[in-house]
Amino acid sequence: MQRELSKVYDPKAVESRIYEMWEEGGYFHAEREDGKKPFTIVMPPPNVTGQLHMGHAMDATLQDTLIRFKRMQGYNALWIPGVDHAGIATQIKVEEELRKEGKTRYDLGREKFLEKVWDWKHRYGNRIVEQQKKLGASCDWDRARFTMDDGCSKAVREVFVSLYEKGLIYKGNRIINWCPHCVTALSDAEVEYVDKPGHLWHIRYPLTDGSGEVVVATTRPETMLGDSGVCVNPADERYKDIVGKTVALPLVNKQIPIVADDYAEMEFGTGCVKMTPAHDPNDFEVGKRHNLEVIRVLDDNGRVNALGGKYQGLDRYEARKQIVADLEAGGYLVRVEDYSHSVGTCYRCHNDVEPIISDQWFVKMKPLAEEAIRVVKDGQTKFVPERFSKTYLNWMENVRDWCISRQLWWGHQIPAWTCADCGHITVSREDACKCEKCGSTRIQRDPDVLDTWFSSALWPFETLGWPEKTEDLDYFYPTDVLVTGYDIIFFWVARMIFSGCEHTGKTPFHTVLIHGLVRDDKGRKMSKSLGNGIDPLDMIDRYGCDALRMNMITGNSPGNDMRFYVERCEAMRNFANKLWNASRYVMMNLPEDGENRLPDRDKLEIADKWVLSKLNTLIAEATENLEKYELGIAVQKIYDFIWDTYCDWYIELTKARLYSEDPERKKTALQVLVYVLDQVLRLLHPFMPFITEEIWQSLPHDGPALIRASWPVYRQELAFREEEAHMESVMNAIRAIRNRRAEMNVPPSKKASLYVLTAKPEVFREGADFVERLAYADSVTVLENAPENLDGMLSCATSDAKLYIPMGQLVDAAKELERIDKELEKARKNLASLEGKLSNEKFVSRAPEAVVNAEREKARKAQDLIAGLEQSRAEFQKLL
RNA sequence: GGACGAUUAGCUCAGCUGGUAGAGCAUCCGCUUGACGUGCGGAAGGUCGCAGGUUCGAGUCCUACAUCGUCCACCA
Repeated sequence: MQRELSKVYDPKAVESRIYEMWEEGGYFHAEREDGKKPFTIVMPPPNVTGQLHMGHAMDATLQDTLIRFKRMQGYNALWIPGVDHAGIATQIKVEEELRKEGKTRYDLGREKFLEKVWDWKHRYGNRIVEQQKKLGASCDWDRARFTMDDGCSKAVREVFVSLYEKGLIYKGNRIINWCPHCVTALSDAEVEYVDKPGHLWHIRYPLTDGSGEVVVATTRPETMLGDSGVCVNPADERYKDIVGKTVALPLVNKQIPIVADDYAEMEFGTGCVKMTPAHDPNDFEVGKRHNLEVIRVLDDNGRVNALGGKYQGLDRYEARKQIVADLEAGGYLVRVEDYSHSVGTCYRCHNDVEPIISDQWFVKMKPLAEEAIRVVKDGQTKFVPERFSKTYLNWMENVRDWCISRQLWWGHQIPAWTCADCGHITVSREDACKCEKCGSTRIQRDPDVLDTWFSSALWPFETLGWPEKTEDLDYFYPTDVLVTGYDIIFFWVARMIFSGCEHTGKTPFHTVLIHGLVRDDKGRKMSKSLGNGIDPLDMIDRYGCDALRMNMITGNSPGNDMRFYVERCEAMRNFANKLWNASRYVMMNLPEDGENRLPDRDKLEIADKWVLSKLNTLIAEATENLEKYELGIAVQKIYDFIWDTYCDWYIELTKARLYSEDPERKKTALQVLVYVLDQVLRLLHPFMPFITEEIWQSLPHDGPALIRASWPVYRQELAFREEEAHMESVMNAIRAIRNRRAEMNVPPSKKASLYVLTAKPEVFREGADFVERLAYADSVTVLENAPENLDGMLSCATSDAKLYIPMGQLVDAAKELERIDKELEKARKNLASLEGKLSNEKFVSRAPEAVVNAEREKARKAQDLIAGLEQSRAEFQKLL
């Protein structure tokens, strides 16, 4: 920063240079260091296919702020970055590329296709990393990981095999969620339920003995092709006699039994339910109890299969239309009513998922959930805000087995080999070449891959070397804080916790800091389809990274959504500029051999003590807020201190000395200016890393970079309570005068004399220069007695001073009197309420002493103010 | 059906362990005050969703309700 620097801060000229400096200095890198406490954060790995969005910006800003804070506090701070292979998302992306060449993945075959994906990964996988750097992220890039690198693959293999050996992974035919568009199974968490308008079709199923019929209702008539029964409630009098009989399934020409099961609710519809065990989880359960046939009628693409007779090959919705038409033609359709119900959709492609029976791999969750519940209940892992632990526990306590196999090619292939001879499945840490049971070499590896979240669940420890017993793992694990949005608590946080507990014996982090969604200015979710997304990089380009980061943190509290206002970026850009110019002011006056050292105590003047004392309070409070993850509150206080306390007051208070000819006083002021600026840059650095580093580099400083400088600490010897109060008295007087002058429309250029009547004459004599400069006085006289003649005087009062300004014709005594009366009324009301409180015996006896004393002090000040006003009133009265 | 969140100045939101309300933006008035007009000084604007309760004292704690929103479960 040069003295002749521009009046406007230009982030573009600073950010990339500073970031390079940090990288070259190795300041992001952390190594084990005995005796130094580690502080570790693992970054939620963005998808390789990802484009930086506001969610990432929020995530990264919070984490970077925390890690920079801890680094400055002296922790060995490690922030591990990485990228997720994102199974479905990435595969879809590459398949789309292929489609442009008119090819599918099947044209290439598995091996060639995977080569292509790796290619793609190598080409674009770094884009998101480069974008994160633009956010100022101080991650240890040397430790960057990919969920499909060798280490992670090894970890995944180990986890799969060990869970299998413990009986916690099994393969079986269950009803799972199937996405016919992505052509894969999904876990429960990957299904989003959406209320959609539909119909309830009432269909007549005739009894085969000709004695009548039952009417069933369904929202998915096409599934009737797979019906293998009708269910009624055993207590239902209406159907007592037909239980055990059979009905003729229309269109299919087949007899199916009527069974009695509690599952059928008598009140709903006709009380008869058609049973499709292959396409409905409840029906599947009922079917198991009553030995109903399981007939799967949809293929992997959601088309009717060979068991669907004449409907074979029709898409599920096409088949629905056709079947309804045929039922109607055959006289089977009783009626159709509008019916809105929730439909499961795929969280990736948003097409309807089908519940389908399928042979898949599952993780048995109940035993794993136990410990994951305990660590949260015991407080070993805490959610911030606390309420999310309830969300978590509720999910964990009701969790169902996790379907982990995906019918994709891109991902960790399941390490299981099926023997063609004996059917045994060999699950192995090493690639198997023969059946472990019969020794046959005719084995084939399971073609499926694992759910992407299966590998991200291991992220906190696989990135530190697990399953090896590395020193890094020993030192940096368990990690400290995990930062993420509430939308992935189930997908990721929950799974990391039970995985950590199971495989490392430790919960992976002690705190989960949850943030909300960044919405658009109308409160809508930002999305590609709405086109309402705001590009973080665009904001950085226009307002600077620091401004964007501040936008993410100010006025926002953990766990709550926030609306993104470009105006807020602008405001924060202005703040950056303010700080820039304040620094320019300090710099312009800096002697060449300047150093950052506080002057001797006896040289400090009242304003210096005031600002140092205020700074001390700020340090204590902001640190405490940060420790409690109250980032928004902390930054607000720092912001206010810089703008209000430092710029608007302290800098103004130093001007007289800075422009004076007294080198001693000038030096003292400058030293304090530099000291406070340095401290405040440190406090602000975690939030606005670029501008603070840039300025700090130009100030006299110790050490190579602010990023590695120490966090300010409270210094008892710099707490000046008395001087602080005295300075505030003078400031209150200045404010009161400014206020009066503004009311009277007196321009600053019109200076006036000022007379002060006060019980603290020495304070106002010391502060006379300030009053002159900041309250536009050409002279300040501290009076012994009230002025005799108030003709043409403006007056105003604070709790410890009465102020008189001769303003000649501008002043109308009658109006002055009127104004004093108004103020008196206000002051008396205030006093009355205070006295009411103080005369309440219960208040005095029960409220804490400090509170009572504070009220007494307020009352005393109110009395002083009233006395002053009354006196003025009497004096003005004389003029009339 | 269950859980949770929100309801505070015109707008968007802060407000930690209870002590008579704050910011940013917007509005109004004034200002070429030697760092900054991306600025300075000043003003106006709120019975903190509604009704009870606890307490000396409630935006803050408890109960019920209303409106909006989110998540989970169920849905023939």
